[in-house]
Amino acid sequence: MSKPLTKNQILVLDTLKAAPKPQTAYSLLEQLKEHGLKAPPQIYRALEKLLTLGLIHKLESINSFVACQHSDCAHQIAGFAICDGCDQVSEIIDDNLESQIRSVAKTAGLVPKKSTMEIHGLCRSCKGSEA
Amino acid sequence: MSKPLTKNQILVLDTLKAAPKPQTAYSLLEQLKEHGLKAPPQIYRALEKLLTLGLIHKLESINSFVACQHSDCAHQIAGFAICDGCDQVSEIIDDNLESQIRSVAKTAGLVPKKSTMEIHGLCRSCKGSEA
DNA sequence: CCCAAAGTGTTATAATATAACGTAAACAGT
DNA sequence: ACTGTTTACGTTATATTATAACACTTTGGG
Repeated sequence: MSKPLTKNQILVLDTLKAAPKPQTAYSLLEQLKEHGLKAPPQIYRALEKLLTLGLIHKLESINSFVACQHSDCAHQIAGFAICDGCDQVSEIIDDNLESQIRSVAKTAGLVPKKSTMEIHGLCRSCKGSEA
Repeated sequence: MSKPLTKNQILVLDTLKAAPKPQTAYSLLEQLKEHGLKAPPQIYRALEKLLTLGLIHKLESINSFVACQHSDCAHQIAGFAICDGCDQVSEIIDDNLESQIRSVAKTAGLVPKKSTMEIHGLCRSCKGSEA
């Protein structure tokens, strides 16, 4: 019995799903002004909710948000490969990643709750077209 | 033959080394006002340089900076375990982490350049004293 | 029906980061 | 030493990202 998303949450989620690359809160706001949204908190609230639902992810290293690329990955642990050339992002689910995270956490004596892994570089296409 | 650090770079680095937990740029500025620093760019410039030298790390998920905990961090690849209770951070060098990152990057077809892994949770001490 | 929880719209402001300008110091090559 | 180049400096102003606070509305359970 999960509650349906609200209008603003749907607007934000749909915009992220349709976007070819990560969006900042303010770029979302810009796009959603035609739908009546006017102020940052409206965006940030929707984003926060979508994050807790696991429907989107925040890329901390670029202050941007992406729709989850896996239908229901609410609690999976993902890595993100970010191309600095074209901003394309791949969300990678790797079986070893979770155990890797547990290993690092254990070394530090930390009970892990939330984690991010973000890899920056150049995708094949951008690598090929370097100056 | 590495160039010596400049005055501002040393001030920022020393402050980070002495700090018990990650510092934001503005908290560094606050502390360094007594040494004559006055404006954000002075801090951000020093931070940027120290980052490229591998002497400090940025924790993207909390917009904060820490001194590298390993004498000569040629290790551009580290994992960070961050306690949300007391803000203590452990920098973990794990041999598997680099190969893990390469693996994720390869899956995405990305040539990796820079990466971050940040794990949030509670350290033993904070876990024990939960309400 | 009533209450509590969650969401809304709004204004204002906090926190983080960079642009742009002119000057000065460091340094390599002649 | 002189030049040009690179790097750093100090400064003012501004851009970008994110939240506080308030009053109101919607939602859904008991």
